[in-house]
Amino acid sequence: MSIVSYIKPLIATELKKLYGQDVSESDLAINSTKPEFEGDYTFVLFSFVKLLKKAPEQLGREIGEALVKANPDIFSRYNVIKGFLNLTVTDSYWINFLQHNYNSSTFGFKPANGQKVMVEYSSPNTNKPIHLGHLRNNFLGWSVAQVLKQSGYEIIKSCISNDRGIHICKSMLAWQRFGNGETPESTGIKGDHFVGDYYVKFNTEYKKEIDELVAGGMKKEEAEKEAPIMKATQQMLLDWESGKPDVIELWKKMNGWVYKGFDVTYKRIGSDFDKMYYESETYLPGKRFVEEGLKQGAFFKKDDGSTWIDLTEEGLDEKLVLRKDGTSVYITQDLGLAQQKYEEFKYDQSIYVIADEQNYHMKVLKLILQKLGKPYAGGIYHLSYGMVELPTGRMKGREGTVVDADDLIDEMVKVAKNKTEELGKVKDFTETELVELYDTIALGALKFFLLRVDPKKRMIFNPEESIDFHGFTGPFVQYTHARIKSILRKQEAPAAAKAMADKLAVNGLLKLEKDLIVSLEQYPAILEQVVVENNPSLIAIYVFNLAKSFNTFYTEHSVMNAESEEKKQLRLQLSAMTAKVIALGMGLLGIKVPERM
RNA sequence: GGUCUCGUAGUUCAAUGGAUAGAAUAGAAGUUUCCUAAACUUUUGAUACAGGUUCGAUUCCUGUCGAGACUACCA
Repeated sequence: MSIVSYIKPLIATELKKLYGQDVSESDLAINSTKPEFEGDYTFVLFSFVKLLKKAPEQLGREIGEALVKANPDIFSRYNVIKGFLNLTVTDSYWINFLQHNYNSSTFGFKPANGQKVMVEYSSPNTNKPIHLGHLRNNFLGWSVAQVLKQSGYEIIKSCISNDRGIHICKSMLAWQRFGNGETPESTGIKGDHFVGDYYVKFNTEYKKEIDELVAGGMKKEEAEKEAPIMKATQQMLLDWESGKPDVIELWKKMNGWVYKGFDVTYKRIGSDFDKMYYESETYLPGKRFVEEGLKQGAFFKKDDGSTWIDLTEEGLDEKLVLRKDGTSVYITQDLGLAQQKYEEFKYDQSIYVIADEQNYHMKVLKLILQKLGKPYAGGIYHLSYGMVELPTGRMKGREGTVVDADDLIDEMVKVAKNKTEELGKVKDFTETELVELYDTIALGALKFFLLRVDPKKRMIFNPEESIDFHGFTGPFVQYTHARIKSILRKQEAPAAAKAMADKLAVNGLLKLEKDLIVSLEQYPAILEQVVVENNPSLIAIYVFNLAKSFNTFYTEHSVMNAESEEKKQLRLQLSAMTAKVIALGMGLLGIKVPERM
């Protein structure tokens, strides 16, 4: 149990004893004491000043006095400044905490709670390669799932592959017309990039045709509809839906190329899934779902044959769920998929990691399911994240400003390699070890960069900043870990450490030592907050501050040449636990930490 | 037009209604006979604007200005 949740009932007890006041723990504001004041934790008194009709200073003194008296093993002293009661926790408490946890590899883990959570993330389209925006999604989804897993939830990671539709047909048609039988194998181009190139090719040809039609006097909107290549693509979609063998064969072949390419990237960035869904398999159940809802009276048909749901009561419009020709729209397959997921996994919660441009869509999805009285509707949660933008603005495919994931990672690896060679600290590494290290650093930098920002907020990706390995970055934290490991390798006999450290004088903690322990102690509480907010950026911020705290300690105090053997052992424990927590925290972000770098 | 989100140092990000608004980076000045200087120390610099609620507002409310997303029988 964290110290804060330990302190709260103690304060509640004193309030009851002193003033006969019942308070719930959620009404107690406990903060870390600001560094410029003496103390570890601060109880904010203002809300009780009015309630108890006492001056803040007096109130603080009375409560502080009583707390220290009743819990001498927890609190060593207190002070009151204005309406703030600053409490100092005893060194023995902190040392005791360190002794019990420094060697634990499950620090911050929680036992199973019986809840099942589905996390859908990544969700690519099979007409183009993974880009920067997908990376934020992938890192975020994976991390949230991992934190939940360590917090006692049973996790099913899922991915819906958007593998059908007009956009897929575009690259198919372009390849059919301009591909000359080329393949990823024959050209040596990674499958997803290969297909993506034909998607681009389609758009240039399409634009060419539109320009020609406009030059011939046609209006632009009309030209967009009338362009022969677009007509042919629409025909291809119809052929696909009717199962025309050669179209299906082409579709399978090209999607196969894409998946092969995705596999490489997913493996590299560490994305994995327990369950794959394919839109080509979920769009039909979606239609059946709507037909059933129609029978129940939740949906209605308009004269033209299209099917709708009325959400005006909920403050929204009427929403189309089936076209007049009976084909499904975007929301249709999501309805079917939600049902399918629930039937298969009976989840308690279903998290959708999807960009915030789809807030409206997800709101509608949940509303419809609620309106239909689906038992799983309440468990649907849209983890809405902000889009990644470049300093020049939003990424636009048409303008070629999309940052490709594979290219970006390659670039990061190059920078990691150059920097590492420049510093020359790992000259004895084998080629395999070096390749692994460059990958660890490159992906560490990239993941940290994308995860350090609050997911809800849109963020700007500055390529120059992202390759900086100083300051608030993944490599900074990795470096701190490597440094600690270097100390620990010098340790003679770890087994002897505990006995020696036990002998430490109770009040033997120096400020920087204590700062580190206090920081370490907060880790489990941070994780709880991450679960509540679905916000892994808290881990990035935490782990960075922890590393900074260690670096400050490290420059000021020697571990191996400590003033006494006891101090040395204590600092070894402190170092070991810091390395452990850094590794655990970074692990939750999907980032590896090297032994040396 | 309607709905929603966002405006914090030059830049990128923090701050359950709490103390003198934190970091990083960029700028300035320092620290290697000593465990990895991808480090550490010092320093310059910000709440878009105007009201309101409150003991206390970056945070809550209203308005103005600015940015973005959504509002498709596209996905």
